[in-house]
This record gives sequence, structure tokens and C-alpha cells, in this order.
Amino acid sequence: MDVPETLIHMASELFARRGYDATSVSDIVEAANLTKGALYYYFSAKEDLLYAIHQRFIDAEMQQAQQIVAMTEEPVGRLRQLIISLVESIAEYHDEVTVFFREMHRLSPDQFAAVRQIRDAYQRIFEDTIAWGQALGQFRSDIEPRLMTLALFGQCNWTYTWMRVDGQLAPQQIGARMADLFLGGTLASGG
Amino acid sequence: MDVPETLIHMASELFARRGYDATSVSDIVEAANLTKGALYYYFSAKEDLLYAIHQRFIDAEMQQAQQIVAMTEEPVGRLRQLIISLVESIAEYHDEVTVFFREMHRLSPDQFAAVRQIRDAYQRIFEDTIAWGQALGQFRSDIEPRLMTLALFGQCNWTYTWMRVDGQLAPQQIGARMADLFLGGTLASGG
Amino acid sequence: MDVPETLIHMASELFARRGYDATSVSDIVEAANLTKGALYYYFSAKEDLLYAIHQRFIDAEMQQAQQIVAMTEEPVGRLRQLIISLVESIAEYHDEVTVFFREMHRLSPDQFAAVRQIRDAYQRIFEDTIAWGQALGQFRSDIEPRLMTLALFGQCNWTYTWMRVDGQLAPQQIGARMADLFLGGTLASGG
Amino acid sequence: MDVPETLIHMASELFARRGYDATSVSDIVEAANLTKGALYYYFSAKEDLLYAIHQRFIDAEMQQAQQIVAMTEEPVGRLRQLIISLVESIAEYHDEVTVFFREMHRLSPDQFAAVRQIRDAYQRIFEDTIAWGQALGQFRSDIEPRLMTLALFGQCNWTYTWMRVDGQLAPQQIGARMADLFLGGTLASGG
DNA sequence: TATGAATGAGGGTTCATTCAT
DNA sequence: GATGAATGAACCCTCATTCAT
Repeated sequence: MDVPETLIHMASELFARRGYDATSVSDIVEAANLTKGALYYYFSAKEDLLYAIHQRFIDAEMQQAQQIVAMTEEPVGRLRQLIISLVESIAEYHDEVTVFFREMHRLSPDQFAAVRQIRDAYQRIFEDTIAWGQALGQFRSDIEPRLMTLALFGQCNWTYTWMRVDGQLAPQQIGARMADLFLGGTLASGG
Repeated sequence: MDVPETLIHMASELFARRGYDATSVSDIVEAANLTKGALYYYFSAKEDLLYAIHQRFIDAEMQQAQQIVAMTEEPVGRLRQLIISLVESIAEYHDEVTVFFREMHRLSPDQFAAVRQIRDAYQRIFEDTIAWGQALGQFRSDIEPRLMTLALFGQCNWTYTWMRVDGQLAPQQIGARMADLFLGGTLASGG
Repeated sequence: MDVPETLIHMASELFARRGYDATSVSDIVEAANLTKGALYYYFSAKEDLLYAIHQRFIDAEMQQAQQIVAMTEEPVGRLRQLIISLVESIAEYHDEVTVFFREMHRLSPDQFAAVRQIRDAYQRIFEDTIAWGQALGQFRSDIEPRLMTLALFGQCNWTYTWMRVDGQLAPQQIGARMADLFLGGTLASGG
Repeated sequence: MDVPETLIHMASELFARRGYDATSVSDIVEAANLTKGALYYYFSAKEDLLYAIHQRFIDAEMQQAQQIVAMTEEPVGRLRQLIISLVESIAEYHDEVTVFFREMHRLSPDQFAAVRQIRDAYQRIFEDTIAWGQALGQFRSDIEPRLMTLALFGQCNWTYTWMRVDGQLAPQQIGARMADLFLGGTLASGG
């Protein structure tokens, strides 16, 4: 397998399990059955691995969101698909996501800014979708899109703390329920 | 001020800002204007500081939840109050909460188990409240209480990543909106 | 013996023998029968040892020069004494001097500037003495004081490359001959 | 340009500026726009570059000295020309000279011995010239030729620490003054 | 109560060198 | 002739912790 790829993968796993600082470069190369020299041939610093992990998730997620935007034509369906896609990605990139949410503050200022820029663009896709729904009268308008997006992100992102690959519900099912809840709320309707 | 108290406070701030591993014992005692000897007189290890920070938040939060349970007599109001209390606590204990969510995995197995026990008990209060509401026909019953609780926790806990002391909305207001959203959902009601 | 003192002494010896970069921190602490931790308790970087060695020589030399200036009242005698003092110091601080001349360029810009300032002041004492002698008509005036000083420094400083503690001539004797040569030149007088 | 030549040239520059140990093989090949493989095709070790730089200067200087010896027939003129030639060479080979004087101790014992042999032969040319002048009664005889040579070498070699290509005086002029000073001394003659 | 000196294991990183291609 | 990938030893430095005082 490709050496830098292997290193990123191994680093994701270890950073997710033990934390970035608690994982030594030695740990990574040992797990990958390589030498430190090899690592430093491809990455100029441990931090670059952290950055690569961040990019890997945010880029994948951003791309999916853009595809969904291109393929949907009304706000409710678009939002539902965005939610499910997000939850599925969190399951698929579980290690990367764990590192992403827990260690972003360890990035260098430059790297942090780069990641943040894409993250903000990603967030704006959700905000715009909600604002669109509000304009159409399909979404409640008493709460600002930004706050609603943050609430939704909380719901979805938090799954990284408890969602298991071998859990009762598949990520797709969990995503569907998150969409149901976010859209419909908790109170029993009708009656 | 009380020495151990000062140390915990300083450690919360630094751990929240830089991370647990990236903060040295020297950093803490310097910030507290004390010496290492003083720290090791009160705490037998750096880890104990981490544990104290976790306890401080979870204990405070647990106590509040129990008070609310004692004071409320129907599920909707209880849940609403629990939500607002949680968001307010996250604002009040911002540093501790940041450390709690980001560094829990760095606790020793014993300490982790102790913290987890209270955290689980705290979670059960929410789950029970939701189950109670379902039994009364006030909450939707198509999603299990546990999943609904985890979704709610996501919504609330995630605020630690973006809520600011000097933000436009006070924590209490943010909590209220979180409750509204969680209970009522996003779709415009009525026709 | 005083720990930082021992370290500076050991470092002088090793830096002089092997060079600054070719001497590891481990080499130094082993030679001093100490641990790395002890070294870094007193010096925040290897470079600080290098700086301390530079200071040690330049400060000692500067002080002696000032004493001679205070004690002498005519240029020829003053210059002769300055020369002898310089050569004697080079013998006394042989290791430090070797490091001083060979590794000055390895100092950090700040440290370099600090050392250079004293070195320049020291040089000015010689230049002023020569200019004074020229003004009195005792020294030749066809060459600028600065160039004469640099030639003299060459003569004296270069002794660090060949002067031995156990050589035939004592440093004081070598210094005296350097003075004779510099003042009288090589050509046979009279005739 | 010839590859090994380029490498020696680049290495001279970098070794002179940063020091031998502080310059990596990577630095050299990058500066020369080559690869490490190319360097190791022509030089079997970094040390060989250092040796080549030493040779380059000492050989050139030795050759010049021999020409001067062959062309001069009395000691004063010969010495004057040797001095000027030395100072001019120091200017011309400034980088190599800097490395020569500062890093000679980093050569391997064998290489050191080889360089030293030529250096000693070179020194003997000066000593012999001075002894010759003493025998003819033209040079003072109260100081041994070896010590006078070392003093003279100090004067001349030290110029590498301060002589600049763009200085007020050309190397040839500086050499002339060095000769004047060494021969005539500092004291005003006559009276 | 608290200090200041010291430890020693391990941290991330560099680098001269090798070698299959 | 020359490359790019890889090695492994050594490098400087940090740090949680200890302990005599």
C-alpha cells in the first residue's frame, strides 16, 4: 500500500484512540511497520499528519454536500439528504472525525484557518438551505438559520461520541431519525 | 484564594485553551504563581487535576438536574428546564466543559469509570423524562428515548464549540431556543 | 563544585577540542558527570553555554584592558602592556578563546550582537592608544590606526593556534616578543 | 559547469557562512540544484568536500610561494612578495580560507595530516626567508625565525576575519601595508 | 507547607548515507 | 551518471515526578 496513505490511516486510528499528543511518532511508524525516516520523508512534521486527517474528512464531506445541492430542488428534501449524508460520513470516517472534532485546536494557525474556511463554507450550505425553506414558508421563522444549523450540527456531529459500526441501527437509519427529529420535533403531533 | 482551587481553575483554563497534554505542569504553576512543590502537595499527579475538573462540572450539573426533577411535575416542563439548565451550565463552566468533552479519554480507567457512572445517571434522567412523556402520549413514540436523548445532548453539548459569553443571545435564551427546536422541530406548523 | 560552572568549563574544553556542533549535549553532561536535566535546569539551550563561554573571555579581557588604561600614562607603555595582557589571557583562557574565535558565528543574532559590542569597545581601546601615539609623533602615521590594530590583533590572537602551555616560552615572554616585533618591526635597525 | 566543481564551490560558500556541521548535505545539493545521488557519485563522504576545499586553497598558495621563491633573489623583496601574495589569496579564496582556518580540526586524521604537511612546508618557506635575512644581517636576530613567522602569519591570516571585497583598500594594498608594518614596525623612525 | 535542584525516559526531528532502479 | 525512497542513529530538548531540606 501507498506509504503516506498508510501513515495517515494509522495516525487517524491512533490519534482517535489515544489523542494527538499522547500518540508519539514512534507509535505511528511502529503501527505502520515503517521507520521514522520514512515518515519524515513524506511529512515534514507530525502536525502535517494532523492536517492531512482534517482535510481528508472535510473535503469528502464538502464534496458530498455539493453533489446533494446539485441534485435536489426543494429545501426539505435537500436538508434531509444533507443530514443523512453527514451522519453516514461520520460513521465512515469515524477516526478522522474524532480527530477532527477533538484536535482541531492543535493545528497551526495557518492550517486551522485553511480547515476553518471549508468548514464555514460547508456550514453555509446548511444555513442557506434553511433560509430557503423559511422563505418558502416551509420552515419556522422564529429562529435564525444560523442557530438552527448549529443545533442540527450538534445533533449530527455528536453521533461521533456514541455511534458504533456494529450498533443496532445502521448510520443511514440513524441519519433518517435525526432528520425526522430535527424536522418534526419531539412533541406528539395532532391529537 | 485557596491553593488547590486556584490550581484547578488555572488548569481548566489552560487545558481548555491548549489541551491537556500540551499544557505542562510548569505552565500551570507559573500561571498560578506557585511552585511545582505546592502542586504536588495537593495533587499526587497531573491526572488528578484533570479528574477534579471533570468532577466539578458533572457534579454541579447532576445536582441541578436532581433539583429540577424534584421541582417539576410534568414531562414537557421538566425537559424544558433540564435543557435550559444544561446550556446555562455549559456557559458557566465553559473551560471545564471543554476539557470534559475533549479530554475525557485521557482519564485513567478508574477515573473514567467514576465519571462515566455519573454521566450515565445524568443521561438516564433525560431518558426517563422522555419515556414518561411518551407514556403520557405527549411525546412522539416512533423513536426510542435513548436516541432522542443522544440527539438532544448533541444539540446542547455542541454549544460548547460556539457559544460565547459576549454573544448576542444569553445562555438562557439559547437554551430556550434549543428547547423550542427540540420539542417543536423545524417544520412550520399549521397550515 | 558549582554545577553551572562545571558545565561551562567542560563545554569549553569539548567545544575547543571537537567544535561546537560536533559536541553533543550528552558529551558535555557525561564529561561533567551530570544529567541532561541538570544542564537544562541551568541553561535553557546549548547555545547559552556557547554564549557564556564567549562572555567569560571577553569580559575578563575587557576588564584587564581598562585597568591598564587607568594605570598607564604614555602610549608606548600602554600598548606594550595591552599586548602582553592579551597574549597572557589567550594562554589562560585557551579553550574559551578557541571557541570564541572559531564559533562566534554560531551565536544567535542577539547574542552575537552583545558579544560584538564589547569586542568593538575593546578594539577601540587599541585604536585610541595608537592614534594617541601618532598624535605625539611616537608612532608612524602613514597607516590608519584601525588597520594597525587589526594587524596587531592578528599577531596576538593567532597565538591561540600554536601557543602551548608547556611550550619553550611563557605566555608573558611571547607577549613581550610580540610587542617588540609590532613596535620595532623586523628590519635590523641602525647599520 | 562541471558538477564536482559546482559542489565544491557551493560547499565552500555554505561552510564559510554557516559552518561545516551546521550545513547539511541537503543544503549543498539544493544550493547546487542537484540531488544527493549526484553528490555521492562524485564524493564518497561529506568530509571529502571539506578536504577538497582545504586542498584547493593550500595548493594554490603553495604554488604561488614557490614561484615567488624562484623569482626573487634577496630576502626583503622575497618576504614582501610572499606577504602580498598571501593576503591576495586570502581575498581571492575567501570562503575556502574561512573554512580552512575554522574547520581544519574537523578533517579526518589522515586528511588533517596531509593538509598539515603542505601547510608546514609553506611555513618553512617563510622561516627560511627570515633566517636568510638574519644571516645577511638585514633582519633582527633577537627573535627566532619561527616566532617571527607565526607573528607574520597571524597578521596576514587574520585578515580573513575582516577583509571585505568591497572595502576601501584593495587586497594588494592591504598586503603592502602588512609588509610595511611587519618590516618596519610601528615606532616612528628617525627623530 | 512548600521549595529548588535534579532525574531519566521519551519527545519530535535531522541527517549522512545507501541502494534498487 | 543520477534518482528518490528509505534507513537508523543521534540530536536537542521537555516534562512529570521526586526528595532532601
